[in-house]
Parts: sequence; structure tokens; C-alpha cells
Amino acid sequence: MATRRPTIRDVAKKTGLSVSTISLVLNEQENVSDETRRRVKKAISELKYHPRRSARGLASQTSGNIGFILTEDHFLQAEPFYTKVFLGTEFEARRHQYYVLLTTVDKGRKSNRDIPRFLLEHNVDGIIIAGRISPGWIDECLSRDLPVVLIDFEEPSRRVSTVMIDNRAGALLAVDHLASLGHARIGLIAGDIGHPSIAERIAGFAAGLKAHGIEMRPEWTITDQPETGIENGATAARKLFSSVNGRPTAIFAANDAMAIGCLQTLKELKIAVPRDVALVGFDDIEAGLHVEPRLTTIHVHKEELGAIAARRLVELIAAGSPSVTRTTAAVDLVVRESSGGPITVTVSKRA
Amino acid sequence: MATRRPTIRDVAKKTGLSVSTISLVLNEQENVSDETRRRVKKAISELKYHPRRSARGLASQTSGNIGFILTEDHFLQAEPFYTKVFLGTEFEARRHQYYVLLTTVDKGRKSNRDIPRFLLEHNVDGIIIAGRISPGWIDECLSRDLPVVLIDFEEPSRRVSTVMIDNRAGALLAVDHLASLGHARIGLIAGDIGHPSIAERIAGFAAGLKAHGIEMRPEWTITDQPETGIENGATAARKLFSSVNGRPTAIFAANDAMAIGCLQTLKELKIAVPRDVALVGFDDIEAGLHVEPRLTTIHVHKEELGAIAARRLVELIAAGSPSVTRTTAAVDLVVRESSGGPITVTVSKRA
DNA sequence: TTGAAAGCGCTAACAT
DNA sequence: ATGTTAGCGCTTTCAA
Repeated sequence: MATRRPTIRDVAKKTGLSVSTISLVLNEQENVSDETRRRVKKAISELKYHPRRSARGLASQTSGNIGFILTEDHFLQAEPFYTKVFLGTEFEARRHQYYVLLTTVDKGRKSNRDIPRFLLEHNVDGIIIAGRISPGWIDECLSRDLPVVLIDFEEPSRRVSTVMIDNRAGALLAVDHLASLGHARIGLIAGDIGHPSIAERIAGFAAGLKAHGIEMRPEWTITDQPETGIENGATAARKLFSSVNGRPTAIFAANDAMAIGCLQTLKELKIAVPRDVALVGFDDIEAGLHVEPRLTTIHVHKEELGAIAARRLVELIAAGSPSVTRTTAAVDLVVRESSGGPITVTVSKRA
Repeated sequence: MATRRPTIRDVAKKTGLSVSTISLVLNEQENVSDETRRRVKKAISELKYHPRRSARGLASQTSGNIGFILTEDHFLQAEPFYTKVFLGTEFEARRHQYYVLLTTVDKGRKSNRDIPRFLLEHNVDGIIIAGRISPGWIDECLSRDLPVVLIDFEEPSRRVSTVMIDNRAGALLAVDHLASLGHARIGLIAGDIGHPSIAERIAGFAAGLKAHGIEMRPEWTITDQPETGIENGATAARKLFSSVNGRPTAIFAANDAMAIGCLQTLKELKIAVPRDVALVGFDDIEAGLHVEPRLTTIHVHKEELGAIAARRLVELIAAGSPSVTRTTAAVDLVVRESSGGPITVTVSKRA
């Protein structure tokens, strides 16, 4: 007899029980006597039996997979922000016995051609979408009755769960830090204000200034950039420091990429950081550690974002009903040289 | 009638053909008349029918998945080297209609506790293992009759396909570059010589020196480091420059991490790079772009490594027989400031 | 070239 | 608490 992998029937035979009883044990159901459960588990481990995913899938109409959707540009960027988010999801999903299938989609409007194969093949039980994306993709998932969780993006017109960075708290932390260092002339490099996270950071910044009784001066508030990249930060900084109405002594950039661009411009302009201008970013990307001076920033727990989303999605799948939650992930202030403060880490309260 | 997703039977009914004929068309079999094929495809697209992966899986005993195994330390490091390799695999696998399931395992000897679930559940048709790993894991896969492809690691005692970086060519490129700049006193920071890739780089370095008639001086050849991290590079550099027998004018570090560590030490010792000492690394990691001066290095096409492995694995799965191949991925010299050469990129010949 | 029919290995009513 | 049985939606002989 060829060595065939054992099936549930082998376990049934060995224990003298029926397949359905074995199945009950496999699925951790309640209505099984302790004695029976023990016997079954013993037989399972003796036979080295493991149920096959595809058989379970066909019978139960579940795949055991979670789909993770990323736009191509997020996927391909050098900075591993979303990669870390993905890893967080992967790790947490595994704890819940799910596999994660990763795929990328067009940045723009969906072309029907490349609907993720896992949607067509019914090969996922739920979807996580990370980062800004065309709402068409959200609808695509929703229309298939799949639970969806967004990460770092929201679309108010769609009823869908989301996991957001605590952008507002982060911006407040940044302003508090600068204010505590004595700064009262604080500029903002906002970037693309159409992005939900950026918008929240701007709001938090404004609220922070207000709380400290600091005026928000329009000429120090650069909100006209179409993107949030390094170049946008550099351009914004040039604008800001060409102002004739005096200069800010500190700048909050709505993300690290723009902060780094700003730093480049300041170097060109021979404006010393942090001596002449203190600088704080947001995100805590790797590159911020390699610039000179190193960047003070708001740390985002990227893996945690992914893990939270996985947990939410698993809950949604288990519930079977499409409840909508909004979870905010806490952030920390990380003080490095660019702000001129004493080097420490302030842990924010859990959101 | 509730909207139920169409099955193969619906297609059969609609065309008046049998399920098995539809199946033949689905699987691109030959023995179907063109007319029938046309009709079936028409019906399929009209019904928006898509076969479900789990049904196919159960019937055909295939999963449509590829397993990607990484050790935990590779997985968690900040530098996205293996992440990029994974992405290359993911992308290429998708082209071949495979999904990729990622998992991590212990660095050390395998504990039976956490055998990747996809192995137990028969949920992969083949395995890619990236980076140095305990041979036990290779055996674990092989013993389950699964095709395996290694990336950036080999284990001569195991008959298994592998995709290697062209380490030797890269080291030669590095030496050629330094020699062409007039250096005749070239040191080596080797790191952990037990690693297959590092060993090849050392061999290539030695061959390069020989080809240029340059002596390989033991006191400039640091091979006693247990790892290949930044600290090891720093330590090795301290050793190298404490030598009483004069100093090298150039150094080849067997990877960028050690090159960066070396750079740190040189800064401490007030040795200017590239003025006093030229420095070349290997790998082209992100951090090399952020050090001052930026690192001249050997570029490794990380995504390509992953893609090649995916292609090999798909071939192995299709073949059904366990042939063994060894593929070498070409590398490029990337000249930046740390070597003092004119800034260019030399593309190596395809290996 | 096409069809009939027997599984693949589970789950989930339903019955006992 | 446990057993019986009918699928889940495909692939794959084997026959026609």
C-alpha cells in the first residue's frame, strides 16, 4: 500500500467514531464528550492527520484566505511603509489561521481586466485595502459581499471599516513639542490636503497652535502641493522661506518625505537645522534616520496598523454581518536632532 | 431565486454540453473542437463564470499556491532586501496564476511545533526558501515531495535547485573598479565566511587581485567576524587600520552593511573616504544611499532573484520531476562617491 | 470529440 | 453526544 496521507475517514476508522464526530473535534465544537475528544485528538496526532484546506474550503465555502490589496505605486516605493503594514497583517492573520494573499491594482480607475484573481476565484473570505485607492475597488469588494477593512484611508461615502493612524494626536504631539522648546513661529508644510490622513494632520496642527495661543500665518502654511513626496517638501520650503514677512523658527511637515525635502532646501539656503529652524516630520520612515540632522518625527506603528486591520477583518468574517468600525492607532513622538530638543521618546496615550 | 454564483454545471446547461467538456475548455485541453470551445467561452463570459479555487483544488489535488519561507530575522530586518525578493516572487507567481503564501520560521533548528501550516494542510504546490536557513527546513519540504527552490543560499549536501547572486562576478567588478582607479593596496572585510554568498565574494575578490597582479595581504584581510552586520564591519575596520604594516588605500566589504560599519570607523579615525581610502560594498541596500559619502557598491537585482525562483519553481511543478538547476543572477557595479571614481553604472554581462 | 459517473476530503443538516 | 448522508464544484478516468 502506497503511503497515502490520512484523511478524516482514517481517523474515524481508527477511533471507531463517525467522520462527523471527527469534524466536530476538528472545528472545536462544544457538543463532544471530553473522553471522545481526547481519543480523537490522540488518533489525529498518531496518524499525523491534518485536514486539507481545499477540502474544508469546498465543503464550508470558505477559503481561509485574506486578500490584501495595495496600489502599484505604494507597492513599489522604496520606503517600506506599506510593506511593514502588510507584514503586520500577515503575522496577525497567521495567528488566526488565515493566509494572506497579496495583490496590487492600478492606482487609477479600475480596469475590469485586472480584477484581483482571488476575487474572481472566490479565494478570500475578506479584504484589507491599504492606502489611498480609487473607491471603485472598494465597491468591487463590497459588491461581492466580502468584509472589507481599509488602512490609512477612508471614504466617508462608503460604509466600510477602517483603521486610521491617530493623525490628530500626532500633530498635537508635534506642536506641543515645538511649543515646549519655545517656538511661537511655526510653519506648516501640508502636501496633498486631499488625502484623509494629511487633512487630519493639518487639523491637528491648527488645533495645537490654537491650544498654545499661537497664530497660524497663511504665508507659513503651504497647502498647495499636489503630492506628498520629497520634491513637494523641497518646493514648499522654498515658497515658505521666500516669504517677505519674516520666517518661522520651526516647521511641521505633514510627513517625513516632505520634511526631508524641506531639509534639502534649507541646506541649499544655508539655513541651519535645528539652530535656525526646528523641523518635525510624521511617519518615522527609515530615511529619516539617515538624514543629517536626523529627523524628529511622529512614529507610526506600521505593523500594528496591519495587525489591527487583520483582527478587525477576522471579527467581521466571524460575525457574518457587515458592521462598521473605525479604529485609531496610537502614535509616539520621537525626538532626534532636527528639532533641537532633548533626545527622548514620548509615548502617547493609547487612542 | 437568490443570486447564486454560477458553477460549471450552469455553463454545461447553457451550452447543452457536459460538465467534463467545459472542464476540458477551462483547462486548455487540446481535444475539443474549435466550435465547441468558442461556444463554451462565450457562455462562460456571459455567465461571468469563474471556477472556484477550492473546488479545483480538491478535485485535482493542487492548491495553486506557492509557499515562501523566510527566517524570522530576515523577515524582520529594517533593510527590505528579502522583502524585495518576496515581491519579485509574488509578481512573477501571479503571472503564472499562482498565489504566494508567506511564512517565517525559526532561525535555528526547527521545532516541530511550528511547521508552516501550509505544509501540514497541503496548501502549497511548491516552496521557495530565501536566505540562509537551517537545512532541516529544506529536508522538511523535500520529505513531503514538494519542489523546492532556494534563493541566495545553497546546501551542497541537499539536491535542490537554487538561485544565486553572481557573487564572483560582482567581486571581480569591484576589484576591477578599484584597480582601474590605481589602487594596488586593497583590503577585504569579509564577515561571516560560512555564508555561501560571502564565501563566493571572497573567492571572487582573491581571483580579482590575482588577475591584477595584486598581492592579498593577510593583515588586510579580515575574515574573523561571526556575522555580516554593521557592527562587524566597524570592528573589522578597527582591526584593519590598527595594523602596523601600513594601510590599504582601498577596501572591499563583502556587503553594504559591513561597508557602512567600516565607514563609521573610518570617520572616527579621521580617515577620509574616498580621499584616504576608497570603499566598495556589495548588495546595494537602501542605506548605502543615505550615508556620506554615498556607497559605491555591487547592485543586486533583488526582485529579479525572487522572480527567477518563481519561474524555476513553476517549471518544477509542471514537470513533476525533481530536476536540479542552479541559476545565477547578474549584478551591476554602481559607482557613487565612496570609491572616488567617476560616477557611472557599469552593467555586467548576463550571467 | 464528447458524455457519464465516480470521486477528491471535508462540512452540515438531520436523525438517532 | 454521536451517526448518516447529501452535497460543495470541480477533475478525471472510462465509455461511447
